[in-house]
Amino acid sequence: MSAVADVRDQILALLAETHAAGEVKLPSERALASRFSVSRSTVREALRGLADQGGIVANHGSAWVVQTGTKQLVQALGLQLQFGELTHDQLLESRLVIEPPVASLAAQRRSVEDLAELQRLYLFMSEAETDSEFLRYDIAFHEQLARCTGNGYFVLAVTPLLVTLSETRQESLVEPSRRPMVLDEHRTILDAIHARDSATAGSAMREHIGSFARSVGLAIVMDAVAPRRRAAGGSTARPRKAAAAKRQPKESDG
Amino acid sequence: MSAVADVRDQILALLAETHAAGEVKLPSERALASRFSVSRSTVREALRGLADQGGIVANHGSAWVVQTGTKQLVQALGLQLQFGELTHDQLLESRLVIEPPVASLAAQRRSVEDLAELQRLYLFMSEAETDSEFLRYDIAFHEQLARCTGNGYFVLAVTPLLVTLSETRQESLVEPSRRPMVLDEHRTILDAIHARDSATAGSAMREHIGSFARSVGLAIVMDAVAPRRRAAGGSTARPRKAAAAKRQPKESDG
DNA sequence: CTGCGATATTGGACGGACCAATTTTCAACA
DNA sequence: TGTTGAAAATTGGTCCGTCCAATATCGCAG
Repeated sequence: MSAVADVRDQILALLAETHAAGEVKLPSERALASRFSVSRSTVREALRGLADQGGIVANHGSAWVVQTGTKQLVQALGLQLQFGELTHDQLLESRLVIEPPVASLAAQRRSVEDLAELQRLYLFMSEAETDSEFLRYDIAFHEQLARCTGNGYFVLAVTPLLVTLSETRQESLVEPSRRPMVLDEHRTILDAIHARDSATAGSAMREHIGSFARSVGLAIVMDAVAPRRRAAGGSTARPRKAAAAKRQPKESDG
Repeated sequence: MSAVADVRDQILALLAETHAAGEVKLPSERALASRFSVSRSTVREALRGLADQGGIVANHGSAWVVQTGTKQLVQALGLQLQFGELTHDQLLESRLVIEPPVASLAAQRRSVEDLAELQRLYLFMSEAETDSEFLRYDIAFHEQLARCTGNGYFVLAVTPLLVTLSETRQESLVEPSRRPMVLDEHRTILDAIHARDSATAGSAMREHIGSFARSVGLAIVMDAVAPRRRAAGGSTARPRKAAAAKRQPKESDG
């Protein structure tokens, strides 16, 4: 194993101990280098790696401290999105799978503070002057919705999708009629969240994403991703209309 | 902004261009250092950061190349789980949201090769001698299922969940009765995929995850994440029984 | 005891050096 | 002419020492 990877694991192990003991500060880079018998450069690279994985953060003049955050993780996902072979259709399909149930959960679990933040973002959105400002609050709204679930993974899973799709979304907002429509759809979702109506929240989100898909001309098979309860009996196939999107051969995974 | 973060972004931008042009190799560290007017150390830290975010990989003697993969992403998520705010319950809940629709899509879109791979993994699983071997093929089965959708993002979103939960799963497999049960559940899913029965595939996956949740004693509100179709009309509230899971106050995000 | 300045510590960045793995070059050879 | 294989150039991996800037700590004056 390479030295930096080795040091990375050792730091990780050290971190596991100290963090369990309530300590969040790491020894200095020089101390770590001495302890692991490597150069400070190597230690720094290992720390940088950990930092960009979202586990620790540097404080100039002070020490590295444990501070988990989703930003780097979202960035990492964004990297995959950028260099992977994902199309906008696929990203949108992913949203269609994840966001409706997220909206449902949000309706059930949102705190009053969550709701207030959601309303605040809706207000800002309605008062936005520029398209980019509108878009920013739009993304923030969806992100906050994920936060309402109390499950950080949904924020993690949804945010990169929103951000990566944002260019496309900006184009979609060029249509003058689109903006009030988006606002109206968000209003419907917001009301459902307010009423803790999880079913309506889910279906409203579904329609919202579908509406967006149509406006940007993406071909999403809406029905494909919303399985009804199993039809009683039917043990054999029910092929539907053979949507079967295009498939690339086989991608290997590093 | 710090120099390394700055360089990181510039490399990212450079990567966006070259990668779009079909190039996967980066200029040498020395060339990058010269181009950006920084030291090689700085470039290396930036590269290390990108590498640990999963976008590029180093080849000793050759150049850094773009190579997307889920490994680092899994590692990063593990960090969040270890030090951060993600619990096993939340990860499992995330699986409950994502995997059933993924199974449904897989049933619709799987190619014959996909199916063959799925069957192969099932076979290996049934013949596994050790628990860890069984577990490995179990994870591979779920991962392949995501691959069947043809949407890479599902692989991205599901794999870290599977791997991170794997320790817990290994514990769950200690129960002697659990293994044939898992095998049986996978069989049901596999049959549905084979028959292109998307509805059954989804519900079978749902039950599979629920079964797992029970076996490890995780409290998942199964009903919470499966919104039915909206009851016609109802514009006002339908509060349900106010599930409202526990929420922590407000987490700040680094 | 308090406030503030000097000092020590820490992360940030630099540049050079050497090694090891790989690629490229090119001359000797068939 | 085409091939092979050794030498040279290139590239990442690691180490060292140096300087700077931000922060923390200490100690003295009030």
